[in-house]
Amino acid sequence: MFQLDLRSKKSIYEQIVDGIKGLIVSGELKANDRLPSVRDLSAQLTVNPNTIAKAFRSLESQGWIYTVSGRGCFVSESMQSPDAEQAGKLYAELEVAIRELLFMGNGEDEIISRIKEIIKKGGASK
Amino acid sequence: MFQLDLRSKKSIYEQIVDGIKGLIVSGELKANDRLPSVRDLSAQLTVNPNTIAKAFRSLESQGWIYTVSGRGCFVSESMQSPDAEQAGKLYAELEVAIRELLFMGNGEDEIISRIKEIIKKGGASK
Amino acid sequence: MFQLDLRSKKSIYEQIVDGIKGLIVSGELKANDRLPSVRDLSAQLTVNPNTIAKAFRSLESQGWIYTVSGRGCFVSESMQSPDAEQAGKLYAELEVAIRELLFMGNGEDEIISRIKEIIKKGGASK
Amino acid sequence: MFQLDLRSKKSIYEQIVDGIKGLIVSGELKANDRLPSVRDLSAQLTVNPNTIAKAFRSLESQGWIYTVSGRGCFVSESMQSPDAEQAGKLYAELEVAIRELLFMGNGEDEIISRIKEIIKKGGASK
DNA sequence: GTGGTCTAGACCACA
DNA sequence: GTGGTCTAGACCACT
Repeated sequence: MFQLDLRSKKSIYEQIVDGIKGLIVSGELKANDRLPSVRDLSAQLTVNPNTIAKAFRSLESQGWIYTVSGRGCFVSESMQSPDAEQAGKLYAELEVAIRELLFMGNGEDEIISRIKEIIKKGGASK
Repeated sequence: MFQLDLRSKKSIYEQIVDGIKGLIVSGELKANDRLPSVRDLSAQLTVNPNTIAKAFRSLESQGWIYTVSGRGCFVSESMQSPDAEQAGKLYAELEVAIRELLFMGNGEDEIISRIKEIIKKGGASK
Repeated sequence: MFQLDLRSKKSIYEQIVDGIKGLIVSGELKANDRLPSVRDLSAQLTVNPNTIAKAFRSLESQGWIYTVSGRGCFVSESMQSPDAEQAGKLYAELEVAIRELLFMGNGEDEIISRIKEIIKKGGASK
Repeated sequence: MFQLDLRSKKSIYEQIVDGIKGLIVSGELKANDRLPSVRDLSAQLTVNPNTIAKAFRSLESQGWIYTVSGRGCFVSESMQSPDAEQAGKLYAELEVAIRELLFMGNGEDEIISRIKEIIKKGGASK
């Protein structure tokens, strides 16, 4: 599924959140697919069930998944609300990273071409 | 200079690190400029001096600034090494953020146009 | 009839309880009307019969319906007892919700006008 | 501060959430007031610190409080965003409660007059 | 079987 | 001192 890096600065539950977002965004998990159960993921990643549950709650509150109690957690159809605030944060992140790349001497053209590649890949995997 | 957000999830010292990186990247601080002293910044931001010192240590270890003991901290000429690894991380960040924006329903064209804006702004302020 | 929301935090049986209360309160189900059988509702809502039965038991214990064994469940003539205690709870709920609306910046006039609308709708559908 | 009811159907952390909302809404806790620390409340209510922390996180994600790490939790100036969705939920709650009151035989006029009282009280405590 | 809640007790980073 | 994270293990309601 995805790997945890126990030495990372990111907390475990955040790695799980980002990992699952990645699976959704890349299309490996599709809308209404069922996520592995808390207990299963817990065993698979050798992480405490509470930690998994925390990650799931975080994903739910951000609108990525929904919970049907007694049945499991499922991938949302798409982000429930376009959420301009969240998009703003992402654009801010982009800005910081791009400026840093520019400062490090990366050419504008190279950056743009790599970004276009990313966008194409993203489109293809849908 | 830059704003601190005490409520942010980012720790204060990280915000200072990123803030100073921002000043350098945007050209407000140029190579070999002297940074404000720990004491001054501490007073200006109303933050504990230890926190400032920690931020400076972090910037130094990442190669953004260098310390001349007894004189202060100065902006490095440029990133000491082209550091392909760091660039790779930044591109990876870009990829994650862009894919997330796409998944949230943002149009490819809008993303690219906003990125071009960012790049233009970065170039102009140098 | 009414909609179930599997994703809701409310449990299914509570949604059914509230849904049926709604039908009674709005006048769609009148005193001594027969409720659909557990089996029918179960099929209609694609929900486990035990869940329906649990909802019916809950409604009966609150005095909204009565059971004639072998014949089915029927809507009570009216709430069996004026039940000042229950009314008190409802007023307390109202108070909490209204104060929260006020705190969120909703105007007093808007709140009152919306409440008057609710009351009118309730009266009209009877 | 407020009382917990261990026999209540509401979970402990929800009671804490609602209790603190109540203190804020009634004006006992004002904007930028500091909440008791997790550990203090934990001792005061004889509840596990994790449970308090969960309540605080919930309040934060709903915009009622903000956290300054290392310093404590503080009351937000007012709801950060008017959040139409949340208001809609509250109006729906109002509707359910009012319809039930009507059905129980409470007069329209009495309901409205009691609601106006509530609103007046709410205004006075600000 | 599922997720949700709660306790007890530990360690960490930040200020 | 603060909140944040994590583990271990328990019980509960719902399906």
